[in-house]
Amino acid sequence: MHGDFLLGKKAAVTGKRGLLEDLVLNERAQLVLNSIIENYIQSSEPIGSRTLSKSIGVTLSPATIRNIMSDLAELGFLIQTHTSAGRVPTDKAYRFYVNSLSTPSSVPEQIKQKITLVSTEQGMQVEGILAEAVHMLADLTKFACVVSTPKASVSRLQRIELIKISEDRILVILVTKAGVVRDKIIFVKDSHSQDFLNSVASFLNEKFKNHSMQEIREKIHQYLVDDRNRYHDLLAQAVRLGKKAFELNNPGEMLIDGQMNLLLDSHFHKQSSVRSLIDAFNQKSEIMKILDDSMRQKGVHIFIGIENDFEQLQGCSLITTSYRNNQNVLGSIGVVGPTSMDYKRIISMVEYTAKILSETITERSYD
Amino acid sequence: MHGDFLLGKKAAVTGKRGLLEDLVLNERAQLVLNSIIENYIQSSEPIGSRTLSKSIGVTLSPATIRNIMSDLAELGFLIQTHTSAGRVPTDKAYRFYVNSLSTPSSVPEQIKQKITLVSTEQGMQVEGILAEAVHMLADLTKFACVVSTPKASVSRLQRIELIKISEDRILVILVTKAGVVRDKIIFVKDSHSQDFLNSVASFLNEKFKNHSMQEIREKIHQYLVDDRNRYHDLLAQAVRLGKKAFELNNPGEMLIDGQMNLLLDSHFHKQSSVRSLIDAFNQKSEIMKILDDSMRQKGVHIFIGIENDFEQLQGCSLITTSYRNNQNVLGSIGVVGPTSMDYKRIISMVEYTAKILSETITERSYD
DNA sequence: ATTAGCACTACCATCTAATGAGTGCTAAAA
DNA sequence: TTTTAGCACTCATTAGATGGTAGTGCTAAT
Repeated sequence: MHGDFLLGKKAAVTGKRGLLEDLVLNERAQLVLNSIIENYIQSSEPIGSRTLSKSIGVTLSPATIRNIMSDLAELGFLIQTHTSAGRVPTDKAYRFYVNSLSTPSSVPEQIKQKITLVSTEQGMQVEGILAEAVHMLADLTKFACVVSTPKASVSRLQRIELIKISEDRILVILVTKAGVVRDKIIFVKDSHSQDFLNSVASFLNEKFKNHSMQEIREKIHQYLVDDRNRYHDLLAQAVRLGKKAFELNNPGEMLIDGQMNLLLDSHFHKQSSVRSLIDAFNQKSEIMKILDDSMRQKGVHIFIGIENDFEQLQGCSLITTSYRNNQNVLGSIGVVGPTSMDYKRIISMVEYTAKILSETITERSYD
Repeated sequence: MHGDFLLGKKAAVTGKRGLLEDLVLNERAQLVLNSIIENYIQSSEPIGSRTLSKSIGVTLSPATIRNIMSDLAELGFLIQTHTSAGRVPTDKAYRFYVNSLSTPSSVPEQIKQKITLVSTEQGMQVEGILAEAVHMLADLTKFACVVSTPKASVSRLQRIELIKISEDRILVILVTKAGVVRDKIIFVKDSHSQDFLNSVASFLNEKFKNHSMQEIREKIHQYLVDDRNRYHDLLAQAVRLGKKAFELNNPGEMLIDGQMNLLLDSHFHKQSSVRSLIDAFNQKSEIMKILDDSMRQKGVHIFIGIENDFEQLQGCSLITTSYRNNQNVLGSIGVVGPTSMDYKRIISMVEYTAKILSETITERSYD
């Protein structure tokens, strides 16, 4: 095979071809590939050998470059939109490119100054801070951005309040250590006085403060399976109410901003049907899944085109990372853009925004 | 002037031409105009005399219709995009058309079944219900939809809670009768014990329950200007905290859904720059103003193109109406679409959705 | 191993001509 | 007087045709 010449020693020796991680291109091939990618990211026009020969640092004739490009194409890094067009990087190429980005480029001071959250001054809650962060990121990157709100289940209880609304309805307010306030109405069969609810609340507070919602739910379950007759009436009632109160199946919200940016983006308009993207955003759940996954592991996560499990997202790339407070990872924030996005720039922005967001939320947290 | 022939008796006699409300077209002219409008709403293609001659009920030759169209154009109801193109209704024409819609067409049973809010079953709060309503409306109309959240100032206090977060921060939770829960952090100089905060809260609850936020603010102001020395320490503190707590300048949020629908809409893509629309949505404040205004008066409000004060909205039409609970008008819900929207259909949908929304929220309210 | 040269390909912008839907005007018909 | 038929005209849209351009692959020379 022709392309074999491009393989660097490591690959040539071990013969581990095909496994992208282990694939090593020789220096010049890599230079050409990176050059094509960076050019394409800039112009979003197919890159030809002539153009490249000029813009590239080293002096290489178009013909030489053509040979290299031909081989790169054979290896699946480049494709042509039509016979006599320049070449365009494939998802595989972007993956290679991204993997080769060693030093995460730092955010320019100028941009850094723009990445600040003012909501904190206004006594806003976590939800508001997230909204501001995602808005800012969308504004900066000119792509669509998403952020997942803190999961109730992992965060720890700061306080619970029970407020009587009517004979059969109680308003439950949960405040978590992360500073999230959640509320929900629960229905009860027997009417309770507000005083009674107050004692129940203070019982629950005393018992469960600083425990995670998950733990609390388990403990309550324990109480219930244990012989319930052992508890006197108030306790039994409290546990029963608590069960309902903590059932708060906070579905895990997601905030989206800047969807419109995608529609205006030139890279995008050319290729994939924007239609499917819109569906993806409306469906939320799939994007949520990705954000959730990205909470589990540290660092920046990059999903390029075809790498996305979710079909409608296979025309674009996602860059996500998690944000946290002192104690816990709370959620993820990310950017959705064309596969031909400026990865360096966007990665650093996502990273930096998440950092600022984490700091802001930590300040807010009730620890 | 040629067009005079079209004027009906009323206008001819009173001579009140130009005032749109008083302008009456003769029967045939009106038929033609309505026909053009309805055709255009369907096809979003300029309508020619020949086409119309076929589609219209009455037998009128293209030539006759041409004459009528020519006069309607002279009166400002129609314009041509270019010399040899068919005619397109102006904003003035839509206004005339909308005004002539006497019986609000009822929503088809089939659609009615789709307009239901399920969020109520999940113990969701007002915010969630609104989000669902606006999402549903956007889905149904295929346009962008907006809804304003209840203003804190008009709604009445159900309960206030003060929760100590740290030495200098207190979490304030306000529950209004309408079922809205708002929270905010306030900063204090001196540390207070939670017990103390509890007494303050119960004082405030006792004193101000069922009063509107506006009233409460005024009363607190009164307390403060009255010689404060007359109050013992707890009271003074309570009032001072209360002042901060009720300062909650709930900016009046607005939820948007279905912006993307506009970009996909064929009517839209042709004409105005979508760009300005996006700006309009990002700026929120102007649309908020319109929604606020529409709360003040009953019924459905229709703003057609140029009638909008806000320039960036002059390429489209807004249809809004208010929603309420038992006691108060709470906010507005509306649709933003092209001026060539199907007014009959959309109006009825907005109306019906608002009705369902009002019913749902009334159920939820704490009265 | 690299490069120059050449034939070839396909897109793209421009031009032309033909088509067709539409108008306005005028004169005839109702 | 109102309506209609007929005709000349306008202009957008479409289909071909054309030259230019940016690109390729291949081969032979360096």
